Amino acid sequence: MGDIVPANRAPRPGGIEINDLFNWFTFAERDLPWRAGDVTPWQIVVSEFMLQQTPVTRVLPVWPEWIARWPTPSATAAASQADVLRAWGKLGYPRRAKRLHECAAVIAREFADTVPDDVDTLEQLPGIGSYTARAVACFAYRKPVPVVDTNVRRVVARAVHGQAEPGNPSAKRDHADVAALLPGPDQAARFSAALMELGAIVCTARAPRCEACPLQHTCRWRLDGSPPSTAPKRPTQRYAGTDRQVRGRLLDVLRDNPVAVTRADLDVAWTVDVIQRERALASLLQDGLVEELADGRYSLPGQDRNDSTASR
DNA sequence: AACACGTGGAG
DNA sequence: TCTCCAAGTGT
Repeated sequence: MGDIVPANRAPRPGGIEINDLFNWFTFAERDLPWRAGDVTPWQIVVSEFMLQQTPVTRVLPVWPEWIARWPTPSATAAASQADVLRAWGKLGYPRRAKRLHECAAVIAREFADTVPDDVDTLEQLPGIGSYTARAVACFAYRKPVPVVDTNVRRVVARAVHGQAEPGNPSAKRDHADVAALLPGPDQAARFSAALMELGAIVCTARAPRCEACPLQHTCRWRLDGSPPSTAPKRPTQRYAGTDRQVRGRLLDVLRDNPVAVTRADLDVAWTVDVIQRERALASLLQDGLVEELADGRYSLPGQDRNDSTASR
């Protein structure tokens, strides 16, 4: 309810005033579909998979269609890998789609189609790591656990520690940092959602909008004059020409073709470096994202095979 | 611990 | 154009 902090008390540097944060969140919160009241824990799991390393704007059009098509773990598990990979589309990191599919199968088979609610069990599931396990426990089941993603790490680094950027991820330290800030159990989920939201739309990595920040009067970094990062910037690897790009091109061909394709069809997708193309294809086969048929053609795993042979 | 793993929008 | 980076996970 009311602010219990005396009005004449000076703001405490390095603190996060929960009233300031909540007041801001009340009007600033984005109306994201996976935050609606009738969204199930599984559907929240799907959103978390899609949001791993992927901007909200790219997930926005995909999630609703996915949920409408496969609303439960068992429905998802019943789909073919090919259908799942196609529905994933260009979200990136297709291994996530495969793991989501596997995760659905485990939950359907071993957990009676019900998403587990505790962090330790969640972390054992395919594709669910430290962040996603806590996000699901918190946002789907309202468990008061620290939820630490890149946004939270950045907000804490600045507001609490006065650092422009978070240091290297350390699960132990990161969780302790946030656990120390967590309000009572009934407010923990809202607190984490607000902290993530703040990092996503105000306390951004590139150009933070400190004038619009509800924490500007207590943010230690801001109070210290927003000192630049002292961390040495490691050389960034270019994407163009990497195996990742080649894998993406090969998968593009397979996604776009409703029937299995020939080796020649794949070969034209990347001609600049044959060795690299071979390596990329081998890794896709290894990852189970591509399947080689008995006749030497290739397709997404589990794809319907009665195609070109039937037309002969 | 460091690195691989997609994609595309923003500045 | 080119760099940065977006709700991480697995090895």
